[in-house]
Amino acid sequence: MPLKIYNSLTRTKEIFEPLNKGYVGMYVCGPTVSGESHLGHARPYITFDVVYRYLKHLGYQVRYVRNITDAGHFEEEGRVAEDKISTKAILEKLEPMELVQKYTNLFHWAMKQFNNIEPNIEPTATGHIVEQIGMIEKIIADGYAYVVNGSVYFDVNKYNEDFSKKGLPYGILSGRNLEEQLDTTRDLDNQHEKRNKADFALWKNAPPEHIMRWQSPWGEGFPGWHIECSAMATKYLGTQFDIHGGGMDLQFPHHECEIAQSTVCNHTAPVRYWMHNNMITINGRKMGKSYNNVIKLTELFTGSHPLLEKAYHPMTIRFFILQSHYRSTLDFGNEALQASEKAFKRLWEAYENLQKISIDNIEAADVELDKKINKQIAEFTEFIEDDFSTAKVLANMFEIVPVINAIKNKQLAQNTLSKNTIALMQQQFTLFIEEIFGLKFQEDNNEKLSDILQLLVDIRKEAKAKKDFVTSDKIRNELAQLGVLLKDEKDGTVSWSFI
RNA sequence: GGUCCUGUGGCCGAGUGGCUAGGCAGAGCUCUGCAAAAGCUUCUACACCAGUUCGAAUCUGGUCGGGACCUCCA
Repeated sequence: MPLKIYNSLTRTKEIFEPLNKGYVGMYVCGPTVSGESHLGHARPYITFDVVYRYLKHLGYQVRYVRNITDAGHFEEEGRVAEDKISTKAILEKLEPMELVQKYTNLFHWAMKQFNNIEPNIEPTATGHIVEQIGMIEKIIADGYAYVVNGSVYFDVNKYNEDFSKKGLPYGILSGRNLEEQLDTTRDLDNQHEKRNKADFALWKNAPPEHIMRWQSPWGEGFPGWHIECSAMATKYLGTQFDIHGGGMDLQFPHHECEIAQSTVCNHTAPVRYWMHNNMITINGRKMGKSYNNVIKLTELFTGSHPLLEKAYHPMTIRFFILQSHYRSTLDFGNEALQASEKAFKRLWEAYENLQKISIDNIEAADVELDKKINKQIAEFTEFIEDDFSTAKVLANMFEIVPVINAIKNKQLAQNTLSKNTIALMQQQFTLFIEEIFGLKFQEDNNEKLSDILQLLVDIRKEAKAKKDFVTSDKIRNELAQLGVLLKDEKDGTVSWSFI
């Protein structure tokens, strides 16, 4: 069964074949560290973490590159041409790089909370000014960019004319054509610098008050946003690489510009498979600064936001995201998150129960059920290979959960399933839940706490034996108040979990 | 205005022609000192109208609604 990926470029699901056998190059647009990450940002990084994990599981040697945009882009291109990062830095009375460091650290912390594996290379825009300048020089030399007042602009019209003949028109990714755009692009002041409204900045002349600035052949300035990804992707993944990921909102103009720049520079279209995740919405509206509806990750984890009924654990968010398809919008809501929280807990407990099942029977007592479960397990792979349908894998898992619990609680005969089936379940659940989905249930595994709880459980047991239900209920109820749930198992033992 | 996506039961959300998606919530039952947990059973659905078809949530056309991008954006 080959892996199929929906390619935004062709708008079809394609069988994934890497450029070089056994190796995969993957680039994902990282955060702009001028502020705190919010819930919306969680989506691409979790989505592509699963992609990365799965490719590695398939045995590929993957180089995963995810940039940090620390040079800022324009607030309003052509009008004020201010660097977003330095503007805010003045307000906060911080050095620009201090601000960048602060939010980079916070971002890394959040990624860790989500159990995302770090990329292999995490290049910064400011660390690759030289490469960006080099790329811009090449584009100018080839005649696809021009210099005006210390700024450099990409000549979209010329590019479109020449490369349309080669089947690479400007707009190929986002499915729009240049002529229509020219009519609809908004009027900007400072427009006279550009030959064409659709042209975009490769390098921007820095006004005196601009703090972040670098020397260049065109004077002091700073790079345009789009060029950083092209420069860093080329440097670390080559002139052509396998997968480029990012949010759908980056498709135009960011990714479109990347294609144009890289194609001019490297004489080849840069990316084989473009993958775009959809947005997280709140009341049906995209979460974003401009809509003033963001829930920061720190607020989410602590519950400190008016829209939140409670704090949500990072794993709840991860599970919530995996329960939908990455190309669909996902609507935030307390009810939805609490559903995910409970569902994940239930799945995890069943998973733990599964690992404890130990049986010897070669033959399944219930052949039909045994067969059905084998089919559902086989579908895990089928679904994930179908453009990463994590939601369907989880649905299948939940079909199997009752069977696991029933065997564990002896509501089903111990020999219901065959030894091989149980072994396969144990192996595949571990593979998908932990390795591919990157889920883990974080409990306070404090030994002292466990001993104390065990003591309370023992006291309660003695009280129950004496039919002193007042005492036994007191222990159970008050522990519940403290967030510890006691469960009387069928075999007489008592287990607990943290709510 | 242009390009594109979307409308599924109380909530979230799979699903592209015929098969129970799944989770949470609700109802009933079993187990239990009681409860919880667990298991079993169960209710609520495909925006609207027309068409194609033996058959449509799924395809086509239209109507209405929501959204994204066209400007920084995950």
